[in-house]
Amino acid sequence: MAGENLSKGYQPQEVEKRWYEYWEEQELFAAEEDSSKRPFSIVIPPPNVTGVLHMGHALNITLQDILCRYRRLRGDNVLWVPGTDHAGIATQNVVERHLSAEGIDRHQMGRQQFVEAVWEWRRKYGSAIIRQLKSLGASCDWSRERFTMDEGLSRAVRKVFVELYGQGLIYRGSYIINWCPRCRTALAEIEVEHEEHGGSLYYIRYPYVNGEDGPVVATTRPETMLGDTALAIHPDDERYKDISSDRVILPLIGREIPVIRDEYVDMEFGTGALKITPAHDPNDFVVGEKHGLDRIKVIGEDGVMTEEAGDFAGMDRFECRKAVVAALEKEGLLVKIEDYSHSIGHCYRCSTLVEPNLSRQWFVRTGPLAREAIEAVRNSNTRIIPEKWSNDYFNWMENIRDWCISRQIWWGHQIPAWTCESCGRLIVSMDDPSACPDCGGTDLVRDPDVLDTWFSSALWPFSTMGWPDKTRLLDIFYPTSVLVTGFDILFFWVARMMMMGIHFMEEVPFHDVYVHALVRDEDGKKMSKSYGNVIDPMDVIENYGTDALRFTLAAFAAQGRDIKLSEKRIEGYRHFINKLWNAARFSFMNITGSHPQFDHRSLSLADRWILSKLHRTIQEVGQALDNYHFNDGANTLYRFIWHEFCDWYLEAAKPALYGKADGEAMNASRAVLWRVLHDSLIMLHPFIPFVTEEIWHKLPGTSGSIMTACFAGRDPQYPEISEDPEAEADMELIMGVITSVRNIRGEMNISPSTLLSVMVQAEESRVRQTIESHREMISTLARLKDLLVEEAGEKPKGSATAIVGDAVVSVFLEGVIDFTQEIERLDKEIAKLDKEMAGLGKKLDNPGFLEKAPEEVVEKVRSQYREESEKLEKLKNNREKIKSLESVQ
RNA sequence: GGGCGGGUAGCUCAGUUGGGAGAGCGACGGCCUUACAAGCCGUAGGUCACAGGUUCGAGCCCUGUUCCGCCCA
Repeated sequence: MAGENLSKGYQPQEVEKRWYEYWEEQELFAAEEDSSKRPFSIVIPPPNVTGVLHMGHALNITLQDILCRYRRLRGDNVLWVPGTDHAGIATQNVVERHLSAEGIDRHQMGRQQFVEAVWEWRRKYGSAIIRQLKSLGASCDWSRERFTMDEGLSRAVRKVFVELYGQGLIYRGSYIINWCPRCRTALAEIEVEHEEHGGSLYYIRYPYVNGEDGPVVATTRPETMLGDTALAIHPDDERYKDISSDRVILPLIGREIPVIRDEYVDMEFGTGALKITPAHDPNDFVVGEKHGLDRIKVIGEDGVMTEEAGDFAGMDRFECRKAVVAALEKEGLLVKIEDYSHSIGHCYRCSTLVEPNLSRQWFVRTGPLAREAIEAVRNSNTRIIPEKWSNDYFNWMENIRDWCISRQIWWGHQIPAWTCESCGRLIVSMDDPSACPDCGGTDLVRDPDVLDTWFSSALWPFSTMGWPDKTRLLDIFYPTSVLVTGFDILFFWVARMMMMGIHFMEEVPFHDVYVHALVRDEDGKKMSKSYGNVIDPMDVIENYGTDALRFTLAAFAAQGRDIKLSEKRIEGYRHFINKLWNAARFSFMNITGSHPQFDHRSLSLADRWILSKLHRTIQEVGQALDNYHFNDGANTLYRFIWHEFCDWYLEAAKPALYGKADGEAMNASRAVLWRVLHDSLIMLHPFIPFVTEEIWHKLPGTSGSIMTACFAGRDPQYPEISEDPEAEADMELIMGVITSVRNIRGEMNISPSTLLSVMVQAEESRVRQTIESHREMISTLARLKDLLVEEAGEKPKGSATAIVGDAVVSVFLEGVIDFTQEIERLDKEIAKLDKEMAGLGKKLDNPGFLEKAPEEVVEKVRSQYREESEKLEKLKNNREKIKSLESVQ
């Protein structure tokens, strides 16, 4: 019984959905809680619940899925935990926008109702990204899907907050923080993106109290001067050595402020005099604290000037800047304006200009946590791959600042802190308190702020496994095996998971962190909606199939290099999927239903050769995946399937398969064909799960899902295979002869339909024998009508020749040969050889090389030189012969 | 300003302890050869950014220059 017939081209759309449903039904993604298998675990970087899938996700998910599927084939107990995070600011923004389209303001509806509306929104749209992950083929254990706002994770968040507070690692304080006037919330340091902007540098004179001209300061934000509480100069600055007063008048406000001396001031910048605004600049804040200066807040939380701004109160911050400049000019205190380019902070969620602002917030004291997190990477408890990212990690961790974790929004984990209105006591507790433990007062007011989303995602590796409960899952799967993520959240997320994991679990959250590249467009630009260069993975999947997308991403996922993606590339790899499909189609036409296993004794050269190559491929792919060299794995498979299996083996096996040899040879080839296809499908499955599952089910002799197979070469029920250097060498000789004939055919413009006569002459009898016993293969693949094998001797007349090792291959071209053309062809070959030999000869003439280079290197060069000079001699002889014939003609 | 990464064929990129410059795509030429024209066969194309150095030998190691990208201040 022959295998099932396949359609001529692969149609992914129909196949993919079917198999994904099948996998889910068969519960093939489920981790086992009771198993003796080696555990392998990954937690997904949770995408935002508001998000839609982009190429970054596609790459991230593909790589994780490759690892998980590979590990299952290797027999591991795999847990891949999926889920989403609540993305506080982003989600609140989305829902707010949605509501305002209906004319509703969140303040009108109130906190409780708004939060309910967000939950409603999540119920409605929150599963979109999950569906998209599934269409990528993600083999997550969906029965364990988590959400950072679900009940269990919320409990984990609360416990962590309460414990850190109890340990003095969380505190509340008034500090300068980054404020987004649009989101109306504080942002952590790393939530601010800096961007270079063209702006102006304003030079403003501050008169002395005695009425004399005072120092001139340079600033890029003149509106903040309204909140100045000092003017600073460097103590060594000669220019200000003999100033007439140490007090100046703040222009426009008229406040008297001191001139202070501090080494913080950069004498080189501007005029060397610096205005100090402790409430609106982080550096000034530090200087102000040191000198005991007032903090006057002139910009409010809505970005509008406060009462402290005097005449400018109520103005928008940008309007105010213009007004201040105009007013200064009017008073003659604006000395000059220069163009000045500097970097300005923007909110990472809405791109609004952030305003450094004085504010009372909650912070995590990161110092002690960071120390342990640094240590864990230093002593390789956690490896960061590629290693270069370790430097960034250390750098950031060593200069870490306290982490502002409070956000002035409604969507998120509300901070479990209450203030007693009677005695002012601050209560932080696991359970909502009903009375003040100090005074017994019951008028307790809860802090309205919520926690930074990253605070909850920092707990992800253990909170998703049931912490704070002691669970089987944590026992088996924590620490996780590897975290796969983009470098853009190395600090946001990875660093914080390290700190929290070590602190609360007393073990690192992951053994390996694999940091992958960014997916860019074909010009290397970051994909962005506003730029319009986004490639939507869902479109790609629809047009080319998931497998094509996945294989492309894997093939380009070289460590440490960004991926430049274009549709053309994906199209190229779709061709590969189709090639595999057709190889399978061909195989099924020739494999019998009984699929016998082969016996090593009855194998042909081509059979032995492809099995040897298969063995190498298995080794290489396994090694590549063990070391996160996804591109190597993908490219090795590509080359093996296309250029070894399809281009050579299938073609070479055709005569045997078509029954042109004996029955034993046919059976052997059928068995080898089955085996190579079988093992290849398993190796390819992690990369391209859908098409491999589809073919697997049509391959005779398989049962169930390919996901339950055993990684190639490891299944004891099939004959063992190994490297076969002899077969590889012999096959190379045969392939060389075939290629040389094809070359002559191509160069001489002889149609493939013309069958040729060829003579091979060789000195070594072994070479003659090898060629003799594979005349069928050579004749078929080189399209010959005659093949003569002889001892070395005179080259036949009227022929074109090529040299393959010891063998001289002559193609009879009586009557057809174009002498000029053949001489040109030989000249080209000779020139190539001359060049190569010149290089080798130079080495051999160099006494230093002969003395100092290792013996085997010298010997290699010598034998090479010998071979090439023999070849050159033969070519030259041929050329002379042709030349003499030509002159006779 | 500080740090990191990169510059290899027309394009995108491999190149694993220093030992004969590779692949894919594209280009060109030839093929409807009974799995695949989403294919088959063949060919061309490179001062490995530049300048020095170490070495018998450098795409690879060192120094400097230059250009591009990213991160941090």
